[in-house]
This record gives sequence, structure tokens and C-alpha cells, in this order.
Amino acid sequence: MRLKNLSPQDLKPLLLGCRHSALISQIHAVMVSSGLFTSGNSLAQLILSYGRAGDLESAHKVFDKIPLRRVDSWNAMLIAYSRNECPVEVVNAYKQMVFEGVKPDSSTFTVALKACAILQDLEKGEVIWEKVVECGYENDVFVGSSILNLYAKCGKMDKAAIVFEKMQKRDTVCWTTMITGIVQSGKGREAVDLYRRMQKEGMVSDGVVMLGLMQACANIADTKLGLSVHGYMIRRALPMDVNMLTSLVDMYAKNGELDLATRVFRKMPCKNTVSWSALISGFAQNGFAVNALQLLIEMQLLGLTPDVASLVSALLACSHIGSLKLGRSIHGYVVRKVIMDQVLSTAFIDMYAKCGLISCARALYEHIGSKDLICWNTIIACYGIHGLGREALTLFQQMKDKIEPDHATFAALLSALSHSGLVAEGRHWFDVMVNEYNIKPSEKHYACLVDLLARAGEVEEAKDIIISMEMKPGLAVWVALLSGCHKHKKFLIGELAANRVLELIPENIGTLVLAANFFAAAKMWDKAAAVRKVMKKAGMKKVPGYSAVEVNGRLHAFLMGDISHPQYEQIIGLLCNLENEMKAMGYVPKTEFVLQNLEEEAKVKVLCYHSERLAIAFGLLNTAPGTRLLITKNLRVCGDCHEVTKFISVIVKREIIVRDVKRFHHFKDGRCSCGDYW
DNA sequence: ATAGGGTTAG
Repeated sequence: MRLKNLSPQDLKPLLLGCRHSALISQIHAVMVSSGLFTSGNSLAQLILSYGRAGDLESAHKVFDKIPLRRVDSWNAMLIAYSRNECPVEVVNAYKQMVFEGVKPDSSTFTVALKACAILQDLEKGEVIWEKVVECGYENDVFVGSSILNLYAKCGKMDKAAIVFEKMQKRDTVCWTTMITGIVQSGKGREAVDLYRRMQKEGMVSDGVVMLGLMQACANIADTKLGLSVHGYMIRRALPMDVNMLTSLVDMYAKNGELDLATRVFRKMPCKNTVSWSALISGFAQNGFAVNALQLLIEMQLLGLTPDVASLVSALLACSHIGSLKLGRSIHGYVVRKVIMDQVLSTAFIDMYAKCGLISCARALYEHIGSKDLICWNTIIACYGIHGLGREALTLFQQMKDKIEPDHATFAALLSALSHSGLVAEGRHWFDVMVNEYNIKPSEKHYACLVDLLARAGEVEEAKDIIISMEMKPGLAVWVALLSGCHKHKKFLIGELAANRVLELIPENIGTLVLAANFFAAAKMWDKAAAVRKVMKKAGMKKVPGYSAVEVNGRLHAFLMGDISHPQYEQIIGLLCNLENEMKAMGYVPKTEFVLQNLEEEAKVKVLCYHSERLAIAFGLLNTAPGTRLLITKNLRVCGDCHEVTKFISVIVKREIIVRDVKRFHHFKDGRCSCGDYW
């Protein structure tokens, strides 16, 4: 079929469905020769077609040749830009149009506002909104949902709510915009409430609104609601495309329901990298590092290229298990195959720091051209967990001249100062945060400050701060106070803190253990027994402590008293020799760290079998002299092992890094980076 | 006729 033989009437539908620029220009030529060129309507059609085919240049050429451009031609050009992700051009064209005196209509405003939303340009958007009111379109649902979206994308949900409540007519898109916006501002509960209101008003839900609702379920960790949403989608037979199923996977994964997430994932008829990333991140975030990394490998075996998000999650998994080898291999892969962006760089900084290489983290950080807030916050937090409070403070001081610190920055800074025992600095920067940056201290900030003071023995002051809090003090602050009181044997205030802790019904077994140990240390035997009874009744079991060490790229994990290891004899032999040398140097076992009721001699033996010691001995036996060791532990390091590791670092002349659940202990020449502040 | 709401990650 030759184009020339077609009549003008045949050309139009052909143009509508055509996605190839070359074919469009042929049709274009025929239109010119048959005199159709003069019709403004056809020209707008032509612009839209070029736009759909991604040929903005040709679209613009047609647009330029129109002698008298009416609103339709302008709209076509705006839509062409919009479809090709050129929001700046949309806004400029809109301005030019208004400048030339052409009156915008509903679609002009809709497209222009969407462009502002993408650019997060609230100021320009509000200028456009004035024009909307002037032209009498403020009650148009399309324009209305666009302004809601603008506010949502600029994080102004309060403003969006005002417009929303005033709207005379709301369709599903308006409701969805609000619900999704509220979810993304972190208020899942409110989003669900709004959805219930939407249902009450008889609105029909579609897939997009369900997607928002699923995000809400992920957000508030409500598996029950998530299951009912899933059921609803099946009953209503809503089309389940990749996006919907991916959101389901994500929702279950974020709720820790990894079996369900995996089941949905495995049944997906087609998956994309986003689906994979969602599941990988689910495993990584819930502490199943090995599963996360296995999925990344499986993905690659299937010929898929991992995207930034899946790599970021995989790195999180490496950080968790302290696997430098895997983290490095991902780094190599990225250098070869992926463009390093800011998110990925930050994930690498975090990984290197958590695998013990703070200097590598620093080097990477120095390489980043423009550092955003999260990047700064990350490096400050990294120095904090390494017990390098001074360096964290120096970085903070550089940062504050370049970018506005936020609540997370101060949380990282205060925690860094606390880990290093920089009490005066902690007090000072807490005040600066409140008075100069007008950041309302959150519970987390208070917990850092209380921790800082109590750990330094200033329990009176710490208690007064808790009393002065404007919000109701939660578990975190009382635990911080209790742990300081336990350390400094301040039984009076400690008892008060312990009682508050128990009232707040801690779910964390470690917190209950702390309370029980405190009561035992204070010789309040009845109370100690009562706490143990609570633990038993709730069926809580002590999480087994384990330590892991990476040797030649393989991770070796040890449980306390682990006798199953093939090198067990050698490990114990080495530990005995080391103990004798330590004793000669003045080491006295700190049996108060043994919580079982045993004879003194048996207690010494128990200490000897602590998992961190087994891991260290194994590492020493299987690496070359001088190699530094990284041990990761799932609980806090025991006080006696801390002392012992200092001795070992001298005897074997090695750097030993122990990363426990809270922070790093960098042992070198008989000293620890934490300066015994731990 | 055209236009508005949507999945992962530091």
C-alpha cells in the first residue's frame, strides 16, 4: 500500500496510531501536497504524533510554522514535551504562551502543573495556580488533582489537604493523589483512614489506589491489613500487572513476611529488576543477608543486570554480615558495569565503614563531587560507630557551612560524641540543635544525650533531662539511664529507671536481661527473680550469641562454647596459651560478666568459650601474621572479652576489630578505640 | 481528542 494512494480521511487514523518518526514525516508530506496542511487541528495532531514518536525536533518544526497558534497547538506542544520528560521546556512554553496572550485551558494547566510537580517547583506552580483561578478552572477535577499532586511532590500535604477539602467534585485520581501523598510523607495510618473515607463515599477503587494502600500497609507494618488488601484485589479481579505484584512482594517483605513475599514473587509471570530489588531489599532489611546475596546471584545467572537499587540492598547485606570480600566484588562490578550515583556511593561508604575500613569509606567520600544530606549523615554516623567522635565533630563542622543539618545529622553526631565520652561537646551541640537550628529534640536525641551523660556517670543530670522532656519518655531514654546506672552502680536512680523500663513492657530480651542484671547487682534479689519470671512466662529465649570472622573470603561463625568446629582443639590450645601470657601481664578475669550461677572456677572457663574469643583464635590461626581481623558479633561485646582482646592485640601484634550490635571496637597495641567507653 | 494519580534503594 502506497501512502500517495490514500485519501486525506485515511491519513488521520494512520497518524494517530503511528509511532515512527519516518512514517509520520511521509504522512506529513502527503498532507502538505493534498492541502491538509492548513487545518490547525491536523497540525496539532501531527505535533502529538511526533511527540509520541519521541521526535521533538520535528514536532517543534511543525509548531514553528503555524502562523496563528491557538490553544490546541500550544497544548499539543506542551504534551509532546511532557511525554518526553522535558518539564523545563513545558514550563517555558507555558510562559511563552501566556506572554503571547493565548488563554490556557484545562489541559494546559494540567500539563504545566505536572511539570512543576516533577521539578518540585512550588513557586512556579503557585503562580500557575493564580492563573487557574483567574481563568475560572479551579473547580476542574483534572486541574484540581494536578495541584494536589504538586503539593504532594513538594512535601506540602497540609496545603494539599486544604485544597482537597474545598473541592466540589473529587474523582478516584484526586483520592489516590492524596492517599499516595500521605503515605509517602510517612503517615501510613492516616492514609488508610482516608481510604476508608473514600470507600464510605462510594468511590470505586482501581489498581493505582490499591498500590498506594499497599505502600501504606508496608509503612505501618500491618500484615493483616495487607492480606485483606491482597484478598480484595483478587475478589475484585483487578488486573495484576508487574507493578501491582511487585508492590505486593514489597509489602510482604517490609512486614517481615518473607515466605509470603517469596511465594508471590515466584508466581509472577513476568518480573523486572524492580521486582527483584524489592525482594532482595526485603531480605537484607530483615537481616537475612545470605538470602539477599543469593537472590542477587540468581538474578545475574538469569541474565538480568542488577540495577542500582538491588546493588544498594546487596551492599546493605554485606554490611550486615561484615563481608568485605563480597562488598569489594560488588564494587568491582559497579566500576565495570554501572554508573555510580550518590545513593550507591553512600551505600559503599556505609559498607566499607561497617566492614572495618573507615579509611576506605573516607576515601570514597572524598571522591564524591556534590554531597547531599544523607551522604554527610552517613559519614558522620560511620565515624561515630568507630568511636571517632572528634573526627565526626570535625566533619559536622565542615558540613554545617555547606548544607543544613537535619534531625538525623544531630542524632548521628550526638551518638558519636556519646560513644567517645565527649560529654561537654554533647551538651553543647544538643543546645545548638534546639536553639540555633530550631530542631525539636526527638526521643532519639534525648536517648543519645541521656546515654552520654549516664555513661559518664552523670546520672542525676541525665534523670533531670528525662523529667524535663515535653513528650512522655519512652523505653529508649529509660534504658539509656538504666544502663548508665548499672555501669556506675548508682542503685537509687537505677531502681527508678528499671521500674519505668519494666512498666513499658520491653519486647527486647536484652533489655530485660539488663534489668535483671541491674537488680542482681543492687542485691534486689526478689526483683531480679520477678524479671526472670516475666521472661520465662513470655517464652522469651536468650538469643544465642555468635561471632563471625571472614577468612580467605569465607565467613566462619562461632556459637558460644562451640565444640563442633574441626579446629576446636587448636583454637582452645591457642586460647589457653594466650591466657597464661595475659595473666603474667596482670590480667584478672572479670567473672561478673558471667550471668549463670556457677563456681568461680567454672565462670572463668565459661568466659574462655565466649564466641568472640573463638572467632579471634580461629582468625589468628588461619591468617598470615600481621593480618588484621574483623569479628562481627550479634550482641554486645562482653566486658571481659573486651579486656582480653586488648591483651591479645599486644601479644600477637595484630589489629583486631570487633563490630558488635552497637559499634566498633578497634583494638591496637593494647588499647581500644572506644577508650573503654562502651 | 488531549490532560491528572503508580513499584525498588543510601
